[in-house]
Amino acid sequence: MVQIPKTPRSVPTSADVARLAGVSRATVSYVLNNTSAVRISEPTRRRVHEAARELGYVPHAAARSLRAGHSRMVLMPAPAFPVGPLYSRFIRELQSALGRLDYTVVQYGSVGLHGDEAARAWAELRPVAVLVPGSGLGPQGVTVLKRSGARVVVTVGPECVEGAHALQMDHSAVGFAAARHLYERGRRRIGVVVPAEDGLEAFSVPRLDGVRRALTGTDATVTELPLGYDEGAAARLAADWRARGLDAVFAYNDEYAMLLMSALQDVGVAVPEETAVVGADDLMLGRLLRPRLSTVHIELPSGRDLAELVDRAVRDPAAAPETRKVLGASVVHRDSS
Amino acid sequence: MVQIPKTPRSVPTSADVARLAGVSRATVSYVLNNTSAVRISEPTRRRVHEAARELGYVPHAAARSLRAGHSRMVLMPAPAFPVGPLYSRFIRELQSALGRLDYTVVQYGSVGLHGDEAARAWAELRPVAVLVPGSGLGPQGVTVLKRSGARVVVTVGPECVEGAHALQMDHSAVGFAAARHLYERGRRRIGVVVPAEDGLEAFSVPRLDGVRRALTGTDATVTELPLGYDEGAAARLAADWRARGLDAVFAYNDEYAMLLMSALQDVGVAVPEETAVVGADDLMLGRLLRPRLSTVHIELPSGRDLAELVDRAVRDPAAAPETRKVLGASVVHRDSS
DNA sequence: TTGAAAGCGCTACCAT
DNA sequence: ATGGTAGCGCTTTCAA
Repeated sequence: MVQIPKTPRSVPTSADVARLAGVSRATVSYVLNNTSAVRISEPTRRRVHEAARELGYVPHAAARSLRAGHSRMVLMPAPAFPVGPLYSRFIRELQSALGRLDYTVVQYGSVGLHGDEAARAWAELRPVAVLVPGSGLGPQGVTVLKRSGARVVVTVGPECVEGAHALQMDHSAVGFAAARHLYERGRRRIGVVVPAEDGLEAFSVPRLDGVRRALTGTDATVTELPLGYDEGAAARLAADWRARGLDAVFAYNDEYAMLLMSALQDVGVAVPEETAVVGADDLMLGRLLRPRLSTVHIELPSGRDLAELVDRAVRDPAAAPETRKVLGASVVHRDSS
Repeated sequence: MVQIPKTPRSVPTSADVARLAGVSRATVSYVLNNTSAVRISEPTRRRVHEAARELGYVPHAAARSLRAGHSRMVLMPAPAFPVGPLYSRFIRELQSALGRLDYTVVQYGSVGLHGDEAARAWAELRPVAVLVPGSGLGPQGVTVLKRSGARVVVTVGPECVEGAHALQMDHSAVGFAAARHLYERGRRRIGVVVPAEDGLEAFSVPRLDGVRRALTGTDATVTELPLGYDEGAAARLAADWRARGLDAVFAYNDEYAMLLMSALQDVGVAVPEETAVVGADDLMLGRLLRPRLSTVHIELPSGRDLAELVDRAVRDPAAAPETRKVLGASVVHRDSS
């Protein structure tokens, strides 16, 4: 039996429910929130529930948290760059784990906002916790958030920020692992693809640095190779490949690696004989190309872990911000290196 | 010069700003909101701004919208399934366009919530508009949202729902285009991959239906092929491929297509001679495999368009919900078909 | 067991 | 040009 609404003039409030049930607003609140400190008679409870259902009453979250003085909203800025399957799985896990802990997880679309301006916008929502992926939040931003009542600020990315917890994903470990692998296999002139696309610097720069760090003090050279994510750019890069004399390339991730490897093969560069190729992220598709793509498998922390960190920190905001290094990077050796 | 906060006991309110500036809360409100109806003297304005800056004052969005009786929040449930680059670009575009129209876009992590339960949770936030991707919102849900003040509900996906605007992405067009293409190229025994993964039915079922629709009344047959997204499953499917006697397969999307095509090649099935393969989404990576993957290029509406639809509907909620069919599907013929 | 009322932070009237 | 103040919807004392 479908309820036909009788053209509701306006949004029903708890006062409307109270009126319809013939009780006070206080009683409505008690019943609807199962307040344990107060006993309400069974008939009254039923009348209240009935009235609420009939009116289609839905409590007003803003009013509630205004009154309570705090919310259970966990805010994450929505990443401005395209995210891979790894990261999006992490987000979903996190949302689900926080949801089970009774937090409301919200991704805020911070489009054109930058730095402190963005932090201010987030602060207006008075979230109890803010999880910031990538870089772009400064100490000022943390201060703004904390001052507006955020009990926890966690950065999830390459950097640490004063005053905030950090789930530090040190992407230099990815480059490091790739470079070590290539060096051990006898490669000495190593190219590193750096995506030309905006918004990826937070990852590409550390990955490049990791390569440099791994090869410092050795006889190997590192060459930076900017590359846009399209076939034309890859073809251009491949065209004068031999002139560069590189015997290996770490290609930022599997997608760029596949793009470049394919372009290299098109111009007759033998992979891995002439040039070894290593990607990162261990995508399913990397196994399908021939030669099968060597890659750096990345282990992200579980969303559950971060959810627990957040919950603990919310309950004890006095505790010192902890920095946890979380990012396993291990080479999966296949045929392209 | 960095501001050192003097251990703020609690979150500063407009009353604190007023006190510090030596004016009333009303004046603070006027100044900070540039209220044009009221003239405030320049010295006063400066004092207020100064005080706000010094305290690190950030307005309380919930209080503001409680008072205003409405918000400019546009809420989208965060999709529960992994989204591809196409869709995530659409979301980013949309967020940015709505941001320019001065809406606050928020993705709500509706984890374990289903149907009307989810709609209730969204309604608690009193968004001015709700954009629901995928399926899963019923007419009841629309009613709940509208009753709690949502002026616009738009479904973005395969289905239409009574009372809601619809950006109808009819995925059957994708299957239809693929099937027509295969039929025209002389294929008659056509397999259709249906992902085994949960949450994709909203797309996979219409795509399959589209194939069926395209081939109704012809001499072609359609065979449903469940497939999990991993190499083992693909290998098992490929193992007894010849026994099925299929001469073509539409593989849901490029990723499944690449997976299957690769497995087919591993067992010696010639593509496209023996079996043609068509994917969908026109991913960059599909061009890299050999043979190059034929695919269905999908044209999503621009985020700007949807943003404008939303804005128009918010301003005139009386207007009848419009259903707009938006999903261009055109075959890109490469070498695998 | 239930009701009256204060007050969370903010803005928009109406005074002055 | 500025201030006083009511009230948005809700919860939670305190009283009855």
